[in-house]
Amino acid sequence: MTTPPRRATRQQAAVADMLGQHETFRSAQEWHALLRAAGDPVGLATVYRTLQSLAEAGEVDVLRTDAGETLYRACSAAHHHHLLCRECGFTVEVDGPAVEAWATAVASAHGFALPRHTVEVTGLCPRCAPATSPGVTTSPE
Amino acid sequence: MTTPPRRATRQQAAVADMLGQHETFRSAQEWHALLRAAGDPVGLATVYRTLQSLAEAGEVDVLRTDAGETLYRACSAAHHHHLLCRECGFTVEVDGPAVEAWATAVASAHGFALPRHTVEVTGLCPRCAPATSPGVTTSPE
DNA sequence: ACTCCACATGAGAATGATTCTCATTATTGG
DNA sequence: CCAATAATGAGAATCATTCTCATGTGGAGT
Ligand SMILES: [Zn+2]
Ligand SMILES: [Zn+2]
Ligand SMILES: [Zn+2]
Ligand SMILES: [Zn+2]
Repeated sequence: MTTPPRRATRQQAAVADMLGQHETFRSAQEWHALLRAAGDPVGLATVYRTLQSLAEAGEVDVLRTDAGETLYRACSAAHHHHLLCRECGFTVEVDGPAVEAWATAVASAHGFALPRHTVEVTGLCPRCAPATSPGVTTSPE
Repeated sequence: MTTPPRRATRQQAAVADMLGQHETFRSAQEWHALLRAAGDPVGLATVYRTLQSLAEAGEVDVLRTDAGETLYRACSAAHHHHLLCRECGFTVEVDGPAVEAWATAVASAHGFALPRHTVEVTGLCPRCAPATSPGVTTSPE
């Protein structure tokens, strides 16, 4: 139970700041590139380490793309799920009381203990969605 | 469109057979090991290739562990979700009409197009769950 | 303000799952 | 059976992430 001490460093602040300025999910490498571009460079290993501790502290949410990349985003502390744009990473936090109840019910109905769940919804956000003009697909999947 | 021709091979049959004999999610490497152990060896690259085509054909379901491994399992064709044991990989297929509706509603409420969703529930199956004796935690998290 | 030193950093090596390469083998139509 | 060509598999290559360890630094104590 000994929460290891943590020191305040310029690098950790830079990562936290950058996270706070975007509402999109980004990979560690992308955050690293953003920091470098912003003239506030942080070593890649440190970006990974910082994102991980923030994740453990519940200050960022983590998800994995189909391609296997891990994405991070500053999120509110309360339990919630995401509606994520597959094109640009723009994300909206959503809650789903019905889903929570369903997950718990399903688990206990089958005798599973310590249930946990993953729920993500993806799509194309209004900015990235193809124009509603019929037949004209701007960006085929 | 031109569906590329596909030849029947001993290796592909072996993989399909092995998949049919288990109701658990396993990684490509684990399926490979099982095949080798069963005296029906298949090259690792071929196991990967076969699992991928089966996945594209909708005959196996795919999911990624927190550790980043990709797991495969023979599944029914209809859309469904999983209740998965974190300990042994035992899996039950479940459906959730309420969840389907919720996902669609959430997406359109925010103007997201082409919605898609991921829903997985994990826990400890009856065989792997610690005895119900109060206070005695056999396997702390 | 100065020292000390445990923790933090970062460049580069290591890891490990997955994919790619390409020489060899095997399926299938004729 | 033969030829055409898809499939296989051993090993190399890829690539995100993690590890190593020499060096830097926050901050408590003085
Ligand atoms: Zn978008
Ligand atoms: Zn939830
Ligand atoms: Zn189990
Ligand atoms: Zn569904």
